[in-house]
Amino acid sequence: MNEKESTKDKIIKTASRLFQIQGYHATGLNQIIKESGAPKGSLYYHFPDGKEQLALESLQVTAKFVLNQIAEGLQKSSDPVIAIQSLIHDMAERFEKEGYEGGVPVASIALETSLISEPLRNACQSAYGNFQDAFTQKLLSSGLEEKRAIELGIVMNSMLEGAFLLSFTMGDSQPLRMVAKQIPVLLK
Amino acid sequence: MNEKESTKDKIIKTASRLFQIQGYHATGLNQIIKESGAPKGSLYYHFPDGKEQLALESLQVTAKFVLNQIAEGLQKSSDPVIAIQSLIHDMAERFEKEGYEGGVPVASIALETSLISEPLRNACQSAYGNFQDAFTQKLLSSGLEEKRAIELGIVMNSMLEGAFLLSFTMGDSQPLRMVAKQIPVLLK
DNA sequence: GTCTATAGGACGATAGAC
DNA sequence: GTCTATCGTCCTATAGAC
Repeated sequence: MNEKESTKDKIIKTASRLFQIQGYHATGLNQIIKESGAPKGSLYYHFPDGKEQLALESLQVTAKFVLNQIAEGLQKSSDPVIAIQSLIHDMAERFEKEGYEGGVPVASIALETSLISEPLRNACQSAYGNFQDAFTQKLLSSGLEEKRAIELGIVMNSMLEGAFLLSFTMGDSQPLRMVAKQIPVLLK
Repeated sequence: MNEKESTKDKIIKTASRLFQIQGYHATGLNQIIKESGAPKGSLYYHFPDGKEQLALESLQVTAKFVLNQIAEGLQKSSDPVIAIQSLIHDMAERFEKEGYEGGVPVASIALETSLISEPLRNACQSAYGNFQDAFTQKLLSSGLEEKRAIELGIVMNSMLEGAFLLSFTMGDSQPLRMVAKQIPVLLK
């Protein structure tokens, strides 16, 4: 049906990448326009509310991508310990390959915009809530009691985000690797 | 000896606070000058390398403060489980009281500057390394084997940072509380 | 050491022709 | 839908009087 959305999609794709790597304030609309090859006039046609709206839609695309990655990784084994470990190892591997090119999804936007934009804050909260739910669902399906599954979903999410942040900053996938190693202890 | 550093100290104190709450790019030198009450001319007198140098020294102050908080918290009990739990609970409590006013120490600067400034990246790495070491030392002193103490130091640091980031974004101290709750499982 | 004024550039956003 | 020109604002940084 919508085959002609390529311009808007191109802008969002470029914006998603730049926002994640550079952050919200360091990424200018001019840079997005330049790198996406789209005309500046069309930016405000597709995103009449400007930078905030563009960041919002870009963040939603990023969050959907990450959620999908988590969900797919968790499907690889019925055993939640193995599934979560393999998910984190996959991320560590991708980090080792891509280096800094992925930034830290959601976190960079969350820290910069949570206090200045309600729509963006809500989108970040929703993204993290979805990540957390994916872990909780996996734990529930393996027979864990509900209260404990929710608690551990929160903890898994915290560990993953923290390890990602530290791996990024230290330039070393060790935090991700070490966190993965503790999953059996935590879930046993 | 140095009783006349009050102007420079005032600038650093204000800058530390603003950088942590708003981030690097969203915080202007004009705002720092205005809120600190210091004259703009003196900013470039005390920090000839400009914003980067100011952010560097501010980050070091913040990192020292956080490290001190961690070290003090860990001293409260010889049992590392109790000590780490009480440390995280203290942070959760402070978060519940202060709300967003503390930002997420180090992380906000780390995400925004690690890719654009080597001195700032190094300072962030050093800060995280020190946090991690504090945990590792505590675990070593309680008789844990060295390799495992180092691994768990990395994991503790990741969990704490991740939980802090999530608590900040979600506006809820639950991630910190839940992470604290898992410490006995992880260290037993 | 302090203060003011200002340079010089980037930014987000808009207007209006096409 | 696209494109260009431009406005007003903010930024970092500097120059030079005091």
